[in-house]
Amino acid sequence: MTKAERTRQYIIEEVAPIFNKKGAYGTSLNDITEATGLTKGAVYGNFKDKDSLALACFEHNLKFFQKGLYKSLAAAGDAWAKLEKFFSFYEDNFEQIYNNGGCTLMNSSVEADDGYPLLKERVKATFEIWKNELQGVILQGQNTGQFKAEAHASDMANLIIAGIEGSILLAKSTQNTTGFKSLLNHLKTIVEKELKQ
Amino acid sequence: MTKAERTRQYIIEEVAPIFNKKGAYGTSLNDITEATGLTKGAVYGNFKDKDSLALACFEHNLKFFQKGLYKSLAAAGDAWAKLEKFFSFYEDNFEQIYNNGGCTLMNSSVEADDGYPLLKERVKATFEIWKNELQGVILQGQNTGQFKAEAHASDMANLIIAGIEGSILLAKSTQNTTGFKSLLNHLKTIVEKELKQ
DNA sequence: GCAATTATATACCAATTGGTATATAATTGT
DNA sequence: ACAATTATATACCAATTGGTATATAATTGC
Repeated sequence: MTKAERTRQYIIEEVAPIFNKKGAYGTSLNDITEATGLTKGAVYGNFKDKDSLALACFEHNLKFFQKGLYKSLAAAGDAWAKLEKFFSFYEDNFEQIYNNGGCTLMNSSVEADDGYPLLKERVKATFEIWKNELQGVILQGQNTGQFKAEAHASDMANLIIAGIEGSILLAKSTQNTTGFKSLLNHLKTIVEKELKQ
Repeated sequence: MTKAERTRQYIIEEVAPIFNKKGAYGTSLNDITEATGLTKGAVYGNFKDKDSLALACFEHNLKFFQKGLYKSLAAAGDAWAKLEKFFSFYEDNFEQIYNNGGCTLMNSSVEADDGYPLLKERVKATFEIWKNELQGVILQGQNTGQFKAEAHASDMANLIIAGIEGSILLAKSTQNTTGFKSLLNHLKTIVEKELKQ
């Protein structure tokens, strides 16, 4: 890893949480140089413009969630074990998500709603990928006979994502950490009831 | 209604949807004067500063949802009828919510996350009021024997709010209107199963 | 219909915005 | 260790930001 690559990575790591909290376009270059201790020259030597830094930070912030998703999907055991691991990821890492400014996907979606079509498209694609991954696990569970055949896999995947996102929003807005955990468990129980034979 | 009051109201009505889409602090004074066809003088004659305009627009945007909430709670019939009306409100008005930039509470929560403590506090309080209203209806249903006594009213209220918010976020992010309706119906079925005797 | 008041427009302000040209410093391969 | 390259700092830029003092126009109550 060259010096330049390290600096680039350093900038991303320092700036990503700020972007997630204040929004990429609510964060000024001054905020960025202050947080990194670098100058504009250094920043613009490593990134074409603020937009490309924003995108890099978005990907960085997302990586955390993606790791959680793919780790749970790759977990040992049957389909339900994988879904349980997925719920556990959010339960185990809620404090970190909370302190990092919440779900990047939600934040970016709200910010990009108007005016940032590139980011908006990335958010949309990511949501769809996550949904398809979850849906795949549910279908797998149905194929092995663990899950009810009459369950609607696509709907269930959407329900899980919406439920988790909504729970994060509510917890962040009301600053209620314990509320999140019970909400998440409630959701898990519902999904279990609807899916497991 | 005096001329000044009408102008003030006019500004709010023109600016509120823009604030909901682009964010109050992502919208410039130029955007505001352009949208209203008025000058800065007129705007600042009617509002102390951008902040107070932002707050007024927030309240205006919220009014739409508050009307829906209180109308359903005041609906004729038992507790379940009220909850059904609440769900119907979102189903019937989704297009409008969608075109207006989504849920104001969600948007403001994300934007205010860092740096706007006043707005943040307003968001928190509003979420809590909504939760208490829903919780009240559920308790009422339990008192009349329509709802299961063992249901946890507070949890259920949170689940409904989180579910609806999550559904709006998902629908907006993936630009999937029909997905919202089926998600909402799924949520309603779940709530019905958990509550009704 | 006129004076007092209120609303709106204009012209300006300092501060901040994202971005760049250029200078200097550090790192690299040989 | 030295030249070539690459990374960083500095000083600047035009444009835009939110905001205000003042001038003018429109409303209002009498």
